[in-house]
Amino acid sequence: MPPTIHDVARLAEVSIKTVSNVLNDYPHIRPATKQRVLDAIATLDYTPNLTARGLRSGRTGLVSLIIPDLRNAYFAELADIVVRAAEAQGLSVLIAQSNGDRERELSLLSGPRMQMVDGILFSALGLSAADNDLLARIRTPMVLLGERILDGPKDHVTMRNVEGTQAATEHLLSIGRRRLLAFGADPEQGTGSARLRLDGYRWALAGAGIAEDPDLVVRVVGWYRSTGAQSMRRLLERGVEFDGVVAFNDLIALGAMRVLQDAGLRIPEDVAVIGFDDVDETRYTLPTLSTIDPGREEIVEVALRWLTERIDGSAADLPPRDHLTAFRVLQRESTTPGGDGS
Amino acid sequence: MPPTIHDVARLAEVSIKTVSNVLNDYPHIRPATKQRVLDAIATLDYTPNLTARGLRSGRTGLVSLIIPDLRNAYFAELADIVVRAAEAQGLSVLIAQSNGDRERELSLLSGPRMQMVDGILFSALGLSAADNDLLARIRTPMVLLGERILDGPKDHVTMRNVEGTQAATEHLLSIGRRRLLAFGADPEQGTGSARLRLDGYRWALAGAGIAEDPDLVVRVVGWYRSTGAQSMRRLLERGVEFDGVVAFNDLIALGAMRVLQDAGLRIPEDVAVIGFDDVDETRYTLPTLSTIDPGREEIVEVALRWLTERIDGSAADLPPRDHLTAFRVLQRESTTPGGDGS
DNA sequence: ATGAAAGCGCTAACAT
DNA sequence: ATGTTAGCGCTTTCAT
Repeated sequence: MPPTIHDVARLAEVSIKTVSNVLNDYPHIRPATKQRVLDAIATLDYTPNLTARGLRSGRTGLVSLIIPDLRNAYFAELADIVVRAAEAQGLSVLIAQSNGDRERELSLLSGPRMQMVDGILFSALGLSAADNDLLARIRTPMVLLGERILDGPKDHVTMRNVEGTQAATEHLLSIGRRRLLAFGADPEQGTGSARLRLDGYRWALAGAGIAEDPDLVVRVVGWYRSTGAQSMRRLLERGVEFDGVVAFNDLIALGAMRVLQDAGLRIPEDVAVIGFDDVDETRYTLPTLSTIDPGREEIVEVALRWLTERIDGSAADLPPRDHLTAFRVLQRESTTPGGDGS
Repeated sequence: MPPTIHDVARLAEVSIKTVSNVLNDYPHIRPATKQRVLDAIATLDYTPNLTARGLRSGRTGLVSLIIPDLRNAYFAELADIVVRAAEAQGLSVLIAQSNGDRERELSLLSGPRMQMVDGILFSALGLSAADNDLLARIRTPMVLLGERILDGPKDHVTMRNVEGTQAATEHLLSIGRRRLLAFGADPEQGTGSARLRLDGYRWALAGAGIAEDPDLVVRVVGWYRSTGAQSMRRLLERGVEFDGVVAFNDLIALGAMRVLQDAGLRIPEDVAVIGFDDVDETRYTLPTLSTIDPGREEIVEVALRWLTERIDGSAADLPPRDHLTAFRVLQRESTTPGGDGS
């Protein structure tokens, strides 16, 4: 049995209240008393029982991060940042994976575990705006990430999908490409990143006075390396001509690049490629991948700040807030014709 | 305020004991009573308070996974598997990042948060066998992962580093390569994966009757894509000749491949490359990377099983156990001369 | 088969 | 400046 506050109190010859005061550094304690308590804590190797503290105070110091899955580098890197930022505030992060499945998201949100955390960072993929009532009913403070749910009943932080993709498209236009693939579109999707990024692509084309060619709007089901490769393979078989790829995320860009190169096409000479996300590995592929840095650090910083504000009540009666992070176009080799060694 | 067990009891007109019995499906309850309780739970939308349950029962249903960081795909994929496997058992996973820093590992292990979890999966990187006493003193059930600590005071699960690297090396020898880089060595390291994998490399050479050339043992500090690229760049500048690379993990293999290709060397024609870890992306690089599948699923399966055995006491008086998983050599394009389209 | 009551370790009124 | 005490929501003897 680990020592409790009572053991410390007995050894230091004070009441448990005093020990508790020392623990929560309550200001008015006589230095000598404090020292005695500290000594007792040290000799007993006492550690406060966070479960008990949580029960009593209603705060566990736990935050839940719900994401589709960690195999996706985007979410792994997001989780990395969340864990770091949370730890800096003395919070620990519980990670739950939804696989993007609506049922699973629902059961996670309503499960007993959510009662145990002070707040939730929820990157929805299965739920949609249709589930807003349900979300509104959840008492645990929550901040939404991503674009599945835009005008939900909770604070929301995400990246500038439209403007980012628009800038990516404009970047390809600026280096003289004209037949640009919207790679990763999902025409059926009325919302979500696929929709928004397609909008950005269209805005850019419209701005340049280029008519949209439906052949160039390419569907990719599930944004993985494998599906990107698959869609690109099919596209090449169909013989569609293009000189630039606006990929809606880095993974499908990478999968597509692989297939393009296999087919003997040079990047960027024959086809320029730009991705979205600025996943770590885009700096080391051959060629390195131009991409959009969506401002992940900023997403986490704002989301966590807002979450703690909701937890401590300092933002209690504010209506749901919305934040879009700043993005940057990162030009790398995949869109730099005549570049160095590639 | 969420409803408590008392609210349920009142509504169902039973005592809290009965509600508790239903919750923990205690067998001897009259069906009618049980139904009334279930109805009350449903109408109140009651969810048990896990913190209270944890305080009372001494079990929180939480498991902590301590890893260096999630940016490393190996650990992200490991975490993914751990989260899945834990959820299947009703456990939730708390993720803590150590950055491989000894001090940080120590403070995590001795911090109050560890009091809150039922068990710890600890992938040590900073601690070493010298810290065994310290580890022995930790009461929370724990399973060690990885090879920093081999004969520690806790159950230990890891991959066959030596045999795996030996097999990787033999694979390169089998396709006729003779001047093989031990890429990722750290001669100063007396233990850890770098050491073990170097041993495997040596065994294979010895088995083939090839003398070791010190020039071919290449140090890589920190196993990241960037450091792999860096080390390879320096090596090429020095003009060392080689026709095969036994990379001690996939990331440095990928970084090195990039540099090799930049330098105009063909893979595998000029240089064959094999990695270690079977990280997801090795299937989509150009060329695809041959590697060693270390049996991650098995690592997690055994580690979690042993951990729960320690938690529930069913392995209470067993001495520390050890498990090495089965590995597989995955031959892909980077070691397949005259292969298909690359 | 169900109820009464103690208590897990802690915080926070309320006292002094 | 420090002590006393109630009680957070639950599980668990011990009764009945």
